[in-house]
Amino acid sequence: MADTKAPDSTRRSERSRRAIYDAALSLVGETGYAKTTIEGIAARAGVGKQTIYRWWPSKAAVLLEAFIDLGNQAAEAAGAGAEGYEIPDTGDLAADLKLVLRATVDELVDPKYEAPTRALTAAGIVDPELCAEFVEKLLEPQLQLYVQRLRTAQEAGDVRAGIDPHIALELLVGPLAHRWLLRTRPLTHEYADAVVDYALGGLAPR
Amino acid sequence: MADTKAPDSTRRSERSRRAIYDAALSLVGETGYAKTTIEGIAARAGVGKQTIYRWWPSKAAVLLEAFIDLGNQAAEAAGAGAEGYEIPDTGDLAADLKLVLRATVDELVDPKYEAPTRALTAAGIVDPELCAEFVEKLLEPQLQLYVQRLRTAQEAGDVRAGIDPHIALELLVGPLAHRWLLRTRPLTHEYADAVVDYALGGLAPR
Amino acid sequence: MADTKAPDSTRRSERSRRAIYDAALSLVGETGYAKTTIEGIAARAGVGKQTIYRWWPSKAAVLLEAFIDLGNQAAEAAGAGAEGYEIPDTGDLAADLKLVLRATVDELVDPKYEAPTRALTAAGIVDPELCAEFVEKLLEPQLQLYVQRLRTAQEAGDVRAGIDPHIALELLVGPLAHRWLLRTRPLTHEYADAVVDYALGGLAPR
Amino acid sequence: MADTKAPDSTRRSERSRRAIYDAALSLVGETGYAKTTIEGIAARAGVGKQTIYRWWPSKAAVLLEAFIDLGNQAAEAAGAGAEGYEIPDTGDLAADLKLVLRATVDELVDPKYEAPTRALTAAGIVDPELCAEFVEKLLEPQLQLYVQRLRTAQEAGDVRAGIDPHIALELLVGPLAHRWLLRTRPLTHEYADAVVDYALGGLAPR
DNA sequence: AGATAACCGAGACGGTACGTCCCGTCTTTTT
DNA sequence: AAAAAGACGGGACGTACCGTCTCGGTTATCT
Repeated sequence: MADTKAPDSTRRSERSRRAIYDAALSLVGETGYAKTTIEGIAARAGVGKQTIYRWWPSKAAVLLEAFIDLGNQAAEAAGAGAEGYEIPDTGDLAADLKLVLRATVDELVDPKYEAPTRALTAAGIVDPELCAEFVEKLLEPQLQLYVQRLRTAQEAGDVRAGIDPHIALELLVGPLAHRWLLRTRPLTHEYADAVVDYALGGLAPR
Repeated sequence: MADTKAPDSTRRSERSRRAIYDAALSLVGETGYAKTTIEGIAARAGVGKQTIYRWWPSKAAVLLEAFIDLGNQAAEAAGAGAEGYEIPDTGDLAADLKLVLRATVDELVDPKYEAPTRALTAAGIVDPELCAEFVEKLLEPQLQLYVQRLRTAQEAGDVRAGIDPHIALELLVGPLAHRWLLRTRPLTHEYADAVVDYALGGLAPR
Repeated sequence: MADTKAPDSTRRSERSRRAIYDAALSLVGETGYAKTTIEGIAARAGVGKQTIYRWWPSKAAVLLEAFIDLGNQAAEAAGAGAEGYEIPDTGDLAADLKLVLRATVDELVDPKYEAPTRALTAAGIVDPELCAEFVEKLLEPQLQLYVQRLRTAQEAGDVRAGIDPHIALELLVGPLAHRWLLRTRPLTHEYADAVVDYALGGLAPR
Repeated sequence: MADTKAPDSTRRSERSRRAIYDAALSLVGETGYAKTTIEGIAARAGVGKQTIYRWWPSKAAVLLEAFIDLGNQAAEAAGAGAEGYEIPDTGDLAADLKLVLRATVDELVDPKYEAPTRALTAAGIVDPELCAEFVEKLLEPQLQLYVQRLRTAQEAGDVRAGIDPHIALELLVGPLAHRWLLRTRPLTHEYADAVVDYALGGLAPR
């Protein structure tokens, strides 16, 4: 009973939903987020505007769902269908982290993902509600993988016992995000490697 | 020769400029960046729309300048008028960094600065041109302070010789930015302290 | 064979029909014809939209039928149940006509009838098809009463032999309609009397 | 201080106004009043919607003004520039009135005028405010001509002294309007003649 | 001192998109 | 098979701003 009139989701048109996802993603890719309009999405999807307004509260919400859907599809295609995914554990923590961070760099730089990711992040920075959903649905699951790998590393003695994995992970991910978001310097594999080395080894001399 | 008609900046109305800064900042504070319009700024500032379009290319540019001006005013008021500012050097690197990062946390959490900073950051994430100006005018000068302090620390033997200060600084600033932007967890003094300790000492056991 | 799918009228829900009539009339009375929508009628009647579209071609048609029904109900209630109604014949033609025209004035001025009558008339002026039905079902029967009374008057020598009753009647009814529709001047009993006197006696001196 | 924001009419674009008149009239002629939309008028006139909403309160008001303008233009073109126009006075009242009523019939039947006139009349029937303007600007000036001619006739002894010209005129105009609006029977010159004869001579035998 | 620019306030203009309301059709479930 | 319910593609509504443009009215130099 949140809204005065909640639409009946059992009658929802799957066809339209998919068309809207596709239209939203392609338009953001082609013309950028700011120039993407709900009217434009509706037109390209061959859908009435109301069908969008009925199911989503904002342009950002549409894009977020479209993006989540994109991720799920990719996961289904790539993975063996298993939802879960893991950071590899070869015993060499530094190597494992570098592998993952390099992959993250690749994804952030991939033009297919860059525009919508930036758009969503920017929207989330300004809109706490959207941000919460973004973090919960997309970011947190990713970060949990780090938490698990770091815990394993603690048990193996590769990470100090007192370290809080949630903070540790931000030492790895934060710098990458910072560079990518603010474009201060180029985002490369070398940078990813350096971040891992610095974070594990510390800045102070031993 | 860039524009067909470059306005004569010597004739510019200082009065209007200030009024526009004030209007822009107060509107963003009250209603948020997205709902702030150029027409609204002009109306509140008691200024014709053209006066804004004559001197700024976009809403974001207005806000950026207004924000820079805000910073300058604060600096003039607080500082002894000296433009330059420095990270203290007590000899205790960790303590010095914690002091600065705690101050950063305070600023990011201060409601007076939060809304416009978020607005500008979000705009910059999506608009490379604006981002460049934002980084150059506001961010880079701040980051240079870290570079200098870290260089001093290297000379003093408190930081390993091979460390690149530009990467090192991101190990300190990146995590804070990450938390603040994405609101993953609370941004506190304790967190700032932990980041400094982890970054200096490293995650791996010694 | 008119429509591709003619609904089976024997199965029609009497309950719904009445509810639609009531809803239509009350909505037109409350908010005016233009702001009355089929969706609104359906909602107030507690009826599916399709139930209206199944049985009526347009909003105007619904209202026309509702109005006819209203008239029938009134007739049944007032009259002895006889559908037929007559202009009285006391032998004094002028008096008889004044009686009827005064009653017409009263009806046109009655707020209960005014709004829907205006709405229907306006719709008919612009839509010939609806107009034809309006005239056939509502107006013509009324006008026939004048034709009959005027014929009787001709036989009695109260109206010249050569006069066409259909034109004569318009000399009586036309002026009233003109005033009512265009609100040029107040519509009163005195006016009705004057119209009868002028029409019977002529404008020219004798 | 009727409206909160009255636009500055001295800055109004004459060009746009004319284009809107033309577009409105042509669209009503082509597709009918109901299917004519403000958006359509704006598009055909090459004008922003707001330019229409700024100066007119409704579609009907636009059309009314366009129609008045049309009349003025026709008057300027036909007449010697004199705004005033008169019912001829040949001494034969019946002949003079027949001439005018026949011309009225011709105009009402002319497809160029029929659609917009019907549309405006229908709108006025339902909207008292618009009706008042319609009557004041278009109808009343016409009716005044009858008043004047009838007064002259009274002085000449062709009309009884006690007759109220305002009612007399409705005996002439009302029947025509009734037939035209409700399409009860064909509207012809013969009908116009009959109305004049009946009205002047009266229905009762002499 | 008068001419002549330019900026300035104001806001009308041609547009685009907004978010809402209804249209008339279609589909699902219930009676 | 009709009816209640309501999602759907579509289209117009009336509003809010966009960025451009013209209009007097101040300034503020440059003859």
